Amino acid sequence: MEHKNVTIYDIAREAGVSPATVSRVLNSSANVSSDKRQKIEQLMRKYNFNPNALARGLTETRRKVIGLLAADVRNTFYADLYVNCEIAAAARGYSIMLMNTFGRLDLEKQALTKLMEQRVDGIIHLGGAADDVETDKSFVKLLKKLPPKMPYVTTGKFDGVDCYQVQIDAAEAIDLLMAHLAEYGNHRIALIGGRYNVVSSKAKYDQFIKSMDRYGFVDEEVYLENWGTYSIQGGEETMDALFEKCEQNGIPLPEAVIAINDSTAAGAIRSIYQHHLRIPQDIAIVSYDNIFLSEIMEPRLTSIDYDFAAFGEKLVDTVIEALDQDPAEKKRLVHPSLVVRGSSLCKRDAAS
Amino acid sequence: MEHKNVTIYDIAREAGVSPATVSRVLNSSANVSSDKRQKIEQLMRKYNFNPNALARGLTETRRKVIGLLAADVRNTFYADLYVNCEIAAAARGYSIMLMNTFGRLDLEKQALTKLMEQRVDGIIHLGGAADDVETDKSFVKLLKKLPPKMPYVTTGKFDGVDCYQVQIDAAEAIDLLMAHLAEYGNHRIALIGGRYNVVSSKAKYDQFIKSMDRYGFVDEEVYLENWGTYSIQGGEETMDALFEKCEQNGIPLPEAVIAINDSTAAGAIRSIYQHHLRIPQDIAIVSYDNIFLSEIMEPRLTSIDYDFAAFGEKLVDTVIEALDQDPAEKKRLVHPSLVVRGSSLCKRDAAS
DNA sequence: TTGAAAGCGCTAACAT
DNA sequence: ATGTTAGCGCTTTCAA
Repeated sequence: MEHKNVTIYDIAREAGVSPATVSRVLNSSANVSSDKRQKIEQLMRKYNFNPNALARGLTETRRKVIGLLAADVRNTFYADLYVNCEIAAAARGYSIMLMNTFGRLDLEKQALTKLMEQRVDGIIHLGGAADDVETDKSFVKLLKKLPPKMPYVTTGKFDGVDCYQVQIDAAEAIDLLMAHLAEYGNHRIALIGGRYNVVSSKAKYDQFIKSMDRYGFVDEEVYLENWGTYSIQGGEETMDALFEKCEQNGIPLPEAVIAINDSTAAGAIRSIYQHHLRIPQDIAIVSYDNIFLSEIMEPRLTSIDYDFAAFGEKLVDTVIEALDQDPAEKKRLVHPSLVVRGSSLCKRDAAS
Repeated sequence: MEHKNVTIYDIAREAGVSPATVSRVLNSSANVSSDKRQKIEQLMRKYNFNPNALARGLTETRRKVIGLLAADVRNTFYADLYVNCEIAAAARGYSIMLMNTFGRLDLEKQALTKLMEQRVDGIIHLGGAADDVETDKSFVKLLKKLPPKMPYVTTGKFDGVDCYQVQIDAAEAIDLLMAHLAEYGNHRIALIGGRYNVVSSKAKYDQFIKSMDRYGFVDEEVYLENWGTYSIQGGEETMDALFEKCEQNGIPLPEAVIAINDSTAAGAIRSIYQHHLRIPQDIAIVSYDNIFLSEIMEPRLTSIDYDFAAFGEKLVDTVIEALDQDPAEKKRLVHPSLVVRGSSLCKRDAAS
């Protein structure tokens, strides 16, 4: 025996009113005499009426749902961002529909198509294709087919597509790190980890080189070109390689290392210890992201923090504002801050 | 100027066929002559036709969407489970609609209501109210209102509600740990961390006590009652308290400690080092969950692993089977395995 | 304040 | 193989 959901027609019939009146009560969209209202509300409770969101979405132009494309929420960076987007969305009466893409282009396209079929109001895209320094052509083609009124917001970029951007201020982050390292007397600084074809990593390297120049620090190429990955394992390997390069070229080791993220820093720490050096006395280390790893390592990590709550709010607000009062600003920046911990706290002699 | 989505009517008109025929090629639900099919497919491409999932969901009985209630995906345990549910669901043609509840009962109710409004086919509930040893009455009341045909699956339990359960085999997990510790000659073993009002933790303590009994190990009460939390911080405090209790009661320290999860173990390790003891030589430590923390700690942690892929599959399969071929088994177990690492590798003398 | 009626976009009998 | 038609459950003019 099939279970049938109660509809506004059922309620209307028993209350002796029209379905329209029930709808009005449901949405508080117009005045309804209080006796009818009460009767209707009582019946809704009695029959445990549960409005069909699909039917509503079919008529309403605004679904109050934002689609979110994220590479993989098992990565704490995306998990944090997702959760804070959800919190921000909920506070504004919206829901988030999340799709994991595992950084695979085919799954990203598929997920994007699904979100369109769901008629979400807007889309936030984190990681994956949004990270590519060279935007994939086929993805752009798909993006161009989006309804013009559906705002698309990303933490990366899409060449040739009209979309909104919310990005971490890479220049400000490097400034924070460099000022801190300079204050402690470091002159030989290396940046390690990350892939050159990822927008945010590229931005860090670019800003780093500019900054080294401005401070007049030692700009050995060995310090400036240490691309790698984003994993602990990768961090260890990249740091090992840096040791090797310094030795081979007879260049002194850096006094400080900036890791592209905390995992890379964790790997680098292993490598440094295996080379029988101390942190921060022999080499200071700082990194980006300030995930909980930075609290766990020995010594604890000095790291760039993002204020994910604000980050999530900006992403969601960009979507909603674009919807309500376009045109919103095309690009917004998230301000980073520096959390100083043990891994960088060692004064260098001026003579060094 | 408003953007209108193209519908099957638009396609039908231009192709000179009826909407039904367009629907047929859309769903491959019936034979359509190949010339019409081709014409229709071509027009769909030309106009970038994107079927409205809401309209489809309104008529179809099966939405192919499973709702997932999870406490917080920033917790790697839930993130892992969620992602693996999504992978399993996708492989079976389903999607997951995720809602975070932050372990708050009000949000859980709200999320549950939303999922019902979305007319999801079934619901998986992780953590939160499902973890309560004493199921919350008001939540049960809400659960009872679910359509009888909507399967409800949980990793915990709900007293007085007809639902499916997929749980880790607590007895098997304890067996694995105890056999391992026994093999290395440990006799004095303590269990630490976790809250007594959480189903899975309670199960671990119960099984632990039974097992201690069976092995004839030293069952000082001090070893058996060390409730705490699930955080690193909490692990440190609980372990500190255990040291204190042993000293006050003149009871020897345990040779091995089982932590309720890896975070608790991480905290306990800090505490042990602060008491100037060695791991595993003075105290061995093992734990549950095998999240990446267990790879990072020094020494690396021996930990119970769950095979999240299989776990996710079981959860999803339970929903789908209940839908397709009820009644499915009401309760399924997930088999844990043991990953042995440095934290427990030290033979005790028989004399100890 | 309330009701009648026309959609929203699609599916699924039922005819042909 | 294809078209006609009646919904699915709700919102929203337009009248009254």
